[in-house]
Amino acid sequence: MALTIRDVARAAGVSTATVSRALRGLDNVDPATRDRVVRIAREMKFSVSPSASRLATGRTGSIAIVTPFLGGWYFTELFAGMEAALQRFDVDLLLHATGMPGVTAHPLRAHERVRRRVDGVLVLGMPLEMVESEGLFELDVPVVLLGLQAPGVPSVSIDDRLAARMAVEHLVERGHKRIGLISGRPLPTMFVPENDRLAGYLEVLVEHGLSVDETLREPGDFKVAGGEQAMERLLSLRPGPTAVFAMSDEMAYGALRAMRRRGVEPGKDIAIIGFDGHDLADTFDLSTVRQPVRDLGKAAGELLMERIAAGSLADAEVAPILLPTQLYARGSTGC
Amino acid sequence: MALTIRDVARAAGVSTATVSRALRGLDNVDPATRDRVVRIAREMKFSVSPSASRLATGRTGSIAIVTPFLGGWYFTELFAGMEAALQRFDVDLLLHATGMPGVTAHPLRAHERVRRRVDGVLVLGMPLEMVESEGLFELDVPVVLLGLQAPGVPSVSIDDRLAARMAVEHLVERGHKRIGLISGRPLPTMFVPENDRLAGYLEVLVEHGLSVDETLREPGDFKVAGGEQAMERLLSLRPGPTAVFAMSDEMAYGALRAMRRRGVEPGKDIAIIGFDGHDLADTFDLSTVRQPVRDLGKAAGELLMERIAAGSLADAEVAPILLPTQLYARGSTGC
DNA sequence: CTGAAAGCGCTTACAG
DNA sequence: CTGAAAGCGCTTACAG
Repeated sequence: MALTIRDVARAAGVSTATVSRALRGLDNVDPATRDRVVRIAREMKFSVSPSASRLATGRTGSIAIVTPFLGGWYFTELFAGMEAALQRFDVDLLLHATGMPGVTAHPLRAHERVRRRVDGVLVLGMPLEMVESEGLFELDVPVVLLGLQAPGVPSVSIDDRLAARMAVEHLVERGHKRIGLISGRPLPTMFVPENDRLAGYLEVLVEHGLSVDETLREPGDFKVAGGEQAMERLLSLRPGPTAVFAMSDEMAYGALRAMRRRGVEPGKDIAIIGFDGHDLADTFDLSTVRQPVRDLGKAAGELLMERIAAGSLADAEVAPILLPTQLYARGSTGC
Repeated sequence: MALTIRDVARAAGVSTATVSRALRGLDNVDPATRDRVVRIAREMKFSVSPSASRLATGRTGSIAIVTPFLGGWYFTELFAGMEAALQRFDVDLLLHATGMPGVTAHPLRAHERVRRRVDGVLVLGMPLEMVESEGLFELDVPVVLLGLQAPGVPSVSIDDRLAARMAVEHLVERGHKRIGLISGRPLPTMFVPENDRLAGYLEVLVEHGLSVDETLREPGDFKVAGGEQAMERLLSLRPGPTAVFAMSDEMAYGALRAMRRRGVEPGKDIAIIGFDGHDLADTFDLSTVRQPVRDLGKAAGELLMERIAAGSLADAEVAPILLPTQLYARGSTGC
């Protein structure tokens, strides 16, 4: 049915070995021959069989993204960045959603799903325990962590502790002393970034001699509705917070809504700052700490391809890559 | 390095043919033999080489999603639905973003990228012209369209014309006579769904004897900021609209914001209805027409697998699959 | 610079 | 129910 390299070889009057070399642009081919073969192949609309070439070389030409959460703004941005990085490598990008342990886990472990199918794995937003339980380290291919660091594993992330500090320090500078927190899951959690953000929050409070009050911390599940409910609980406290740090912009949107409904004016009655640099933050005049999500994706994609190219060499030096975050002060903190 | 089927055959004292059959659960194997082979393979942690098996069978075990837009709520929902549908088929899911023609097109046509790598293609939100220019119909594999219909091509979508009618009829029922429109791109566009929604909008106006006023139509680029600007232009009209239909919820959020800033109360001074059934619509008390995006993804995934299984048979009957939409009346239209 | 030939690891008629 | 053997379509030492 489909043409093979033999058809091209016959048409060009050369061996299949020469066609193979010519088509891949290897340099041990006479330029004239190469050009002719390439031209003929194109005329015949020949294209190589990936399966055959993969079997012959032992490389899959694919990488996988493995992640518990598929959707949302964060994933989308990340993905766009990865696409940009991967474009020039001509690798297939496999997507595998694991689901959350205990919630909607995938029937197969990621290990089973990607084994022998990929040359490397990008692990997104997964706690280390999960990376292990999904068997990702048992794969004999490079793994790059995205969104958190772990000793000895290549990773691309932000410094969550530092980023949280930026947010809370901003609130302290605006004169606040009772600063509430809307987290994702209830703390502490298996997710490192959230714990790190909590650590940053606590550090700043302590450094400024502010009292640490556990009742001022509410989980919001990283959703708008969750943020709204969390803020409602905070608003009903006596005394309540005068400022709130939400661990995501989307939760902050919910919080803004809860405030408005109670007639509490953001940035005036109560200050609120989000986290992410989500598209709508500007629209809602929400202060936030921006993380360069797209760049994270790009850097992770590049790092993974680098590790794949390096093979088993250079396994020693794996300095984590940390990308900078940035404070955006807006109306919601009175700016 | 990695184990082959020969290793398993040797260990089990059978031929590679029997191992191959046993591992795939074919029925022409003695149950006792099968169980033993399977057990031994598991003990050895053997797993089949996809490349070899693909080369031998001629099937790739992969499908591609090809789409101009990667991100956002719509894509995410769709993807979740597709994952659900595809889970039981054990196919690899390749992602290919084409970029928009004339904006950020991909250097390679989708045709080049997925050729010989997939057994089928899911085309998401692409105008037919683009499907053609990307060479997707030249692929010798089944193609399923997601988000629009085309004669003779299997597809899964909503009835955009009808859905738009729901929105506009709701506004008419609430007594509105000057109804504005916030579209995505300037109309008419190469994107069928938008044109269909425009058609539905116009139909309702005409049926109710309302005047059709082109100045009441503004593009908003399917973004919050675009919706905001579009609404600002509409608000400065004299006489302006008393109600507005936005072709996406996200544009409607922007519109809400423009209204609030001008002191125009949604649902009271001016009614507004969105489109999508986005997560936040409820939070913002936005009326909308919900489309079942996740179900669209699921249905499309299933349809594609069905077409692949059918092979070149049954090419005749390709009834488009249409999923229902639903009106949600909320405060933004005075409900 | 080029080709003949072996090999990558499976699957599948075919024969028994 | 089982096996020997050919074949899937490439790539890659090896020899020249």
